[in-house]
Amino acid sequence: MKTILSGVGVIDKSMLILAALEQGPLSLTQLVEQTDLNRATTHRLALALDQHGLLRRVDTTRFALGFRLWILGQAVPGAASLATRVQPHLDRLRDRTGESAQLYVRDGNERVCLATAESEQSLRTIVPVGTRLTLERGSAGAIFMQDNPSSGWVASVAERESGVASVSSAVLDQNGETLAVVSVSGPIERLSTDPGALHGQAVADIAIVIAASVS
Amino acid sequence: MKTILSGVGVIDKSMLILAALEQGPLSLTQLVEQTDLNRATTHRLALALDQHGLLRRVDTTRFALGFRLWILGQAVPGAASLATRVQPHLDRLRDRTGESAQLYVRDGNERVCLATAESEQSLRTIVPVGTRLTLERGSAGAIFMQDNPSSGWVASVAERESGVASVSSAVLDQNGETLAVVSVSGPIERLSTDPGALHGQAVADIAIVIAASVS
DNA sequence: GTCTTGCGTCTCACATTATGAGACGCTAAT
DNA sequence: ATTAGCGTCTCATAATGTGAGACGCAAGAC
Repeated sequence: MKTILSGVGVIDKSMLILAALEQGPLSLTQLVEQTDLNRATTHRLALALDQHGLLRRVDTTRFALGFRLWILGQAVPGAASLATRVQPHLDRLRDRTGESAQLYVRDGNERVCLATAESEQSLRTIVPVGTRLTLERGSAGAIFMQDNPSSGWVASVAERESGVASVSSAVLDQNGETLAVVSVSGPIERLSTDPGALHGQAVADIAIVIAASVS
Repeated sequence: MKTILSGVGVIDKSMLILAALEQGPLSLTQLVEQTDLNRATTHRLALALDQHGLLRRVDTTRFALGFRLWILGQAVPGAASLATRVQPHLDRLRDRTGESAQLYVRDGNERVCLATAESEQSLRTIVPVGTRLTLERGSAGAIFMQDNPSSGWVASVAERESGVASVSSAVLDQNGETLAVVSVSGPIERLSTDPGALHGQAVADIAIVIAASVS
């Protein structure tokens, strides 16, 4: 993930620390290595984050993400319920198209899979919940990069991964901004080099239904 | 919630902002009112948190917690799985005692309910998941306040709420520190003024089982 | 139509904080 | 006994974050 410079150095550094710990508990020295921050600074910020519950000490020498993040995460408007309410629609899209379907939200310069319905065919794309992908490739990335999103669709062929094609559509919020992106993906063998012709309308239809159901 | 002073002012202020937004989206002016921070400072920190995904703008004038918190929350070691693994044990404790059972984790100067099994009796205590309670009252709070926790139990009668009694026991991690607290609570009519005699052993037994199952 | 109020946003001089070099104590390895 | 590497802490200083106040905009009052 690219380093974000927000203009508030302490927040930038703190986020580096939290991001480093996403992979699992780390010692102070490992944190320093992964964040490239000064050791005293890392120590001081880690203690402060610990006091706020964003970090906690495990087995006396390592830091891990703290429960406060889980609690704040539960309070994010729509995050958990977005995943829950969207699931039946992704299931329906998977059934209608025969391909794997996913929902992505934007997270800085990446997109993250929030919910998924896997195709039952033996050859299929698998994108686990929590997977983070670039915005720079793939039809879902292209949707997030649009300045003025519409309720059309975008297709891509072999952009993110060779042999894979996908179609995506924006889930717009009430202000016409992209809240999430719904996608269908699978092998080029089935989706062809024109996946939009096959499934674009189905994806766009489901995106509108999802938008309505999460309002 | 008491204001925490960690020694890093920007982190302290940022956490005030995130905590204020836990209740739902707020305008800048509302944020300023609830955090008692300077408006320019609040604005600047809110923009920085937005860039990191911890906040997001909703309907052009309000801030809300951002998806990055949900994602980081999913990465907290054990948080979601703690709730999941603990559930059958809370159900068993509820069945064995006939009273509502809860699991709490510490969050700064409060405790938060992570999982619950409600009694089926018509008179029962209800503590929804996510509920935040003080450490200063109740048997679970007393456990969190202990300096050197053991695998005994603590009972309280009409401390947090009149008419309610409870028994709690610490779930200890491998370092002998309190990872969580398991509790049983209900009306004094059933639990008597000596709830520990009735259910203390059952709660302590389950706490040990839970500790083993989340290692 | 004009004026006022309150909002979000931005600037920048300055006060205050955060930084990080280096010291310290501890433990494990040699 | 010595060395290396860890976590922790201090404090002089540099750099950042603060916040008063200006600005533009929109809505409400008159």
